[in-house]
Amino acid sequence: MKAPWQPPMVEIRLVDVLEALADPIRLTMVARLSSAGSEKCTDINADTHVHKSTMSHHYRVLREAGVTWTVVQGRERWISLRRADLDALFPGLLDSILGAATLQVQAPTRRD
Amino acid sequence: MKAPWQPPMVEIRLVDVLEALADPIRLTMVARLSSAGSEKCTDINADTHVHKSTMSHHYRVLREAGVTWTVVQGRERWISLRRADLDALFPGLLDSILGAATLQVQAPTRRD
DNA sequence: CTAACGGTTGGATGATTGGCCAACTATCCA
DNA sequence: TGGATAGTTGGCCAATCATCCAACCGTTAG
Repeated sequence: MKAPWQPPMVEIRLVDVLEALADPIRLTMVARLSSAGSEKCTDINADTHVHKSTMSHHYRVLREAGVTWTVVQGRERWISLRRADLDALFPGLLDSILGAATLQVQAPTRRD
Repeated sequence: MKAPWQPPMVEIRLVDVLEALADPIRLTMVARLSSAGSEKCTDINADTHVHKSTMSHHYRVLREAGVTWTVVQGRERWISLRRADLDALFPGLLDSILGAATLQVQAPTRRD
């Protein structure tokens, strides 16, 4: 099976990473992955009410930004954080974001 | 003069901060502010080719996300980073982002 | 071989964004 | 009082985004 495109470490851009993380759903996904280590799409999707194609879209955004790494195994996709790459490129970034994310309730995020 | 709206510390949301920083122009502004300490709009705008109303838009995004603090002084607006607030809420976040931002050339950010 | 499974893709839609321009507000100076 | 200065606001536009649905594709199980 053709592996989905994911950027080499050198091509990971800070702005893209930030943009990928600047979404409640994706931030939750990343927080989840950080404790789970690696999960397949169904599991990540399990707790949400979101359509699977929407989730697929979010998988892609994270993957193409260089935040996650996807491995195809049979008919499943295993997704994990690119911790080593991200830590090397942006030391402390992931830790501080994850720390803040778990601290801050994932409540309605928009001001009105 | 009526001060522009800026959120109290308690209302600052991680996702909004990330979203505010997930833009090349705004990221550059924040990097600049971090070394300058405090600047008025004209100075921040000085090096850019961007229309002043566009910059005004970016000032607002940063301000309403809680990233910057704006003080009106006469007919000028002095903008600074809300370092203390952000550091207290999201320890290490600003440092790691600024570190990464200055390291990474502000080159074209989009993959094609 | 065929059906079910896991996930992606394409299309449609409504909301949001970033950009510019012109007009406006508020302040200061002469 | 009448500019000039500093920045915001509203209108508009093109581009992007998140979401859903339906159709699809590759893999495994019966």
